[in-house]
Amino acid sequence: MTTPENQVLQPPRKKGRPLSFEREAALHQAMLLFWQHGYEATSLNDLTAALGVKPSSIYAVFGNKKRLFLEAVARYTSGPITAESIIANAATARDAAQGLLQASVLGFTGEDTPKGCLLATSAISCSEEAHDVQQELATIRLGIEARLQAKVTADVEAGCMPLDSDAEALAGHILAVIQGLSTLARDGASREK
Amino acid sequence: MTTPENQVLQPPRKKGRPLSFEREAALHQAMLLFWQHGYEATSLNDLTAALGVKPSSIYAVFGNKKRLFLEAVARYTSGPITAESIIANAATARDAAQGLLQASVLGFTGEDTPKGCLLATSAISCSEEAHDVQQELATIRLGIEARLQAKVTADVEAGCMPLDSDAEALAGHILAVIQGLSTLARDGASREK
DNA sequence: TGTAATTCCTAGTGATTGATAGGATAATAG
DNA sequence: CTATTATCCTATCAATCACTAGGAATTACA
Repeated sequence: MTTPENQVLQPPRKKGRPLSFEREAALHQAMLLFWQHGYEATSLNDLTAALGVKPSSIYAVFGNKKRLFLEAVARYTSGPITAESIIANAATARDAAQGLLQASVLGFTGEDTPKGCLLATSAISCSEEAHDVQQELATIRLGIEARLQAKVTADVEAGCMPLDSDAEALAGHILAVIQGLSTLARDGASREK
Repeated sequence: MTTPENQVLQPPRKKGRPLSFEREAALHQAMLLFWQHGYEATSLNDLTAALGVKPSSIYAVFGNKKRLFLEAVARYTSGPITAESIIANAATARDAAQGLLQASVLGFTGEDTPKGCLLATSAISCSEEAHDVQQELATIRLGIEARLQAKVTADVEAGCMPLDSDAEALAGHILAVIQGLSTLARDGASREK
């Protein structure tokens, strides 16, 4: 370490030219773009136009397009209410499922945000080079499904649900419905259901 | 009309050089490609390689990529068993819904065909130039939904279902589940549900 | 003021996209 | 056989893709 030891930790002033844009605000804009158009359909040109940031700066700050997208996904899945918190705070598996569905409907049909689900929107387009991106998205989905599945089995053991409940099938069904809700929202469905 | 009138209608022999490939077979291969990778992710290069047909011939026979895709969709939706036939032949709306779901599961997890649904796979990727393609796919989905919805209302009027059934919500729910099943199948789910 | 560090902007990289131009090839018609 | 018609192949088009090189601009430290 050649840097001086007694350094202020709060604002770690750097030496060179300062960033001309707010990283968080730019990331938020990028998330909205990916949310609306999906991963592959969002070009660097779209990003530079919407963020007001030239390509070279994007690469200096976020690495490349894939990393920017994954950061946007992380921002998307880590809001005030997450799938994990809904499942964790629900009294029963039934409440968890209902909460997930309700939160999905609200999130997919918001007025100030794009329709549908960022994960679902980007999950499908399937060129070979984006295969690893899809696998990361699938991992997120399967993680939520596993959490819900665990909740169901816990309820069954506690006697709150019929013994013959198929936890795997139930959790899969809920996730399938959520996935479908995203497409319906993008088709223009309102908050009817 | 300058052509002679007494012409054989079965093999309408044309004058110039004959087609070097079977149009139907090529269309089938194209459908499989679109089914697997989606509309935008399937490039002309992929098509020429899989079909064994040079680009110029594709354009001469099918017009352009969009028209080829729409023809593939038409082939996909007009098989021996269609959504319309399932709904039409079902005794009740419940049977129709169950039939649709069962046919979807079978169709999405076939061994000899790509996983998931061609319509669902190509429905999401959202670049601006493919917007009209998506709208055509949405129209197909909404058509199936309307047909199922009509079946439900007919059943309600016939007294086969509770009077307070919300036909719109029910039909939408079934379509949402089908849409979600496609994603699950692509994630690798088996025929469990 | 001078130097090092960091970011910004301009311009451009090679690769791939969907789509085409023009001549060679192959069939029928007369 | 010649003329006509239609398809085939080669080579290529302009546009767009994600990405980057090189120098100017702006800051902190000496």
